[in-house]
Amino acid sequence: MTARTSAESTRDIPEATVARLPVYLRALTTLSESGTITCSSEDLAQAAGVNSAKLRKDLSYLGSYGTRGVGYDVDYLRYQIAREIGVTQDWPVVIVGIGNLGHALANYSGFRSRGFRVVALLDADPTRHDEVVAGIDVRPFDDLEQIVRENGVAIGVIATPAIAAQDVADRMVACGISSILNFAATVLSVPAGVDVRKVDLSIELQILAYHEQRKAQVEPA
Amino acid sequence: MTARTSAESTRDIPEATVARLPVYLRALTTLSESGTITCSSEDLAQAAGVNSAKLRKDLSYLGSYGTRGVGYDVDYLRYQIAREIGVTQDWPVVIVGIGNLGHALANYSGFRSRGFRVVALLDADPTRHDEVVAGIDVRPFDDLEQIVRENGVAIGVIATPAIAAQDVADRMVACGISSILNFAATVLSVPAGVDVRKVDLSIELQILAYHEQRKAQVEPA
DNA sequence: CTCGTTTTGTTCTCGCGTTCACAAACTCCT
DNA sequence: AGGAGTTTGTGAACGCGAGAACAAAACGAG
Ligand SMILES: NC(=O)c1ccc[n+]([C@@H]2O[C@H](COP(=O)([O-])OP(=O)(O)OC[C@H]3O[C@@H](n4cnc5c(N)ncnc54)[C@H](O)[C@@H]3O)[C@@H](O)[C@H]2O)c1
Ligand SMILES: NC(=O)c1ccc[n+]([C@@H]2O[C@H](COP(=O)([O-])OP(=O)(O)OC[C@H]3O[C@@H](n4cnc5c(N)ncnc54)[C@H](O)[C@@H]3O)[C@@H](O)[C@H]2O)c1
Repeated sequence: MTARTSAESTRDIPEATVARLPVYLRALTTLSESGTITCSSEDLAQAAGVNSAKLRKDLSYLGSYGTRGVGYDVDYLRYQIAREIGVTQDWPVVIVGIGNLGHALANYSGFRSRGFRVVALLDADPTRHDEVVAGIDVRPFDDLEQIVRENGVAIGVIATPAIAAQDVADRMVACGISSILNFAATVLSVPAGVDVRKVDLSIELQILAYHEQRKAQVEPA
Repeated sequence: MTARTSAESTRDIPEATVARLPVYLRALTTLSESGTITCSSEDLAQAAGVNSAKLRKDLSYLGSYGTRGVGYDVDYLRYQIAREIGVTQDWPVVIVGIGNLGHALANYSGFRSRGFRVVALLDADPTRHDEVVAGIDVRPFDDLEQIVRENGVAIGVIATPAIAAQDVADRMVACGISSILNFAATVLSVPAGVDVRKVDLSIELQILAYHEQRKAQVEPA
């Protein structure tokens, strides 16, 4: 994808590791809340559901934050991972499409507690503009540019029907949004430099169905 | 061709390919609805957002369903992929935890159109048991076993708070459910033979934040 | 101070997934 | 029928990630 040609001091962390860091962060938060001061790689690996060798290797990309013979200081490591991911300050986020799913997302408390702040809810349907969801009032989609500008929004969430998703994405990119989380069941095309991640319930279920079908084929023999 | 010898009828498809088959299926459905009869691997790859070589290799694990010099018959290939995934018939599904997210999932029309049928909505909170969501009435969580038995349910969806998720998973497994889609932000531990997939909004956002942070570091130089 | 114990950080190897490149196979036109 | 053009299916090269294994480092006991 985006080739980072610059001879930068910033070490590049493997994508597979980046995807696991949030899991470690969550496990460390749970440990911290239960009063744990230090933990071994074995403990943390179990809490995160991964192999301990893999955990240590992942952490080694960040630096040497453990103590041999002792383990990791839970709060210290938690801060280091949060800093590496970039969630020590809140990221402003807009959600577009306040239907069934958009309502659930707006009401989701995990946003705020994990480094994100919903600054606006947008919908194209004028009949929704009266509504207030989770203390935030739903505004016209055309307010997007102004909101993005005023709040320095870099991350957008799309929860519209699939047919509208590409248009919404185009508008977001035009406003300067460079990271998109897409819940619509469609492939988005965006210019280089814009990251898109998708969440697709149907795909997950179909993967489960595939494996379920295989189990059923072998079992009754 | 590969005659289905009963001993080794099931070729094993790489996990990475399995994860992409639903994307191809969706792209083929879109093509079919737009009246397209045949398509090349290039066309389909573009619609699915992947490399055409990868697409052809993925399809080659299923068999030889294309015609050289011509391409693929859209409806024929669509049926073959659906059959391989196992979504030519509907899978019964139960959803546990009918809060914000559970409501959205119950109202999601993509379930039925993609090979799944919600047979029950379950919640532990008695005040929810009066409710009817998307034509299905919310029932007590303790009805789980009966519902699973009567409907032959193999797939369960967890949309409860994280603290309850492991208990719900244990109960599901005890009833005979062997595939779980987990929306709660926690690591589930299940016996071998049970598949778990997770959908975690916070993780996706944090991955975006990581890359966003890196962009911001390079840009202003 | 030295030795044994614990646990990290890293090296090495292996397997999987991605991509390239091309022969094989099919259609169409003359 | 034969040749030109098109597109599939796959062998081979390559790079990345997973996991095992171990040396290096810290700590405590005596
Ligand atoms: N509901 C779920 O559980 C679920 C699960 C997985 C995926 N999805 C996907 O998420 C998306 C939303 O699902 P939903 O159930 O909330 O649908 P919905 O129809 O309830 O809500 C869609 C909302 O988007 C708004 N909208 C339409 N076009 C718009 C535009 N151009 N700009 C701004 N807003 C616009 C509509 O006014 C509506 O409020 C769909 O693509 C769906 O496939 C939903
Ligand atoms: N809302 C979102 O957009 C969103 C996004 C990502 C993840 N999640 C996660 O999904 C889960 C549900 O989120 P929500 O916003 O719908 O929460 P919610 O509190 O609105 O709903 C949870 C429901 O689960 C029920 N419940 C609790 N314990 C139960 C048990 N033991 N058995 C059966 N039912 C039980 C509750 O009665 C409630 O109705 C949470 O774990 C949350 O972190 C939600």
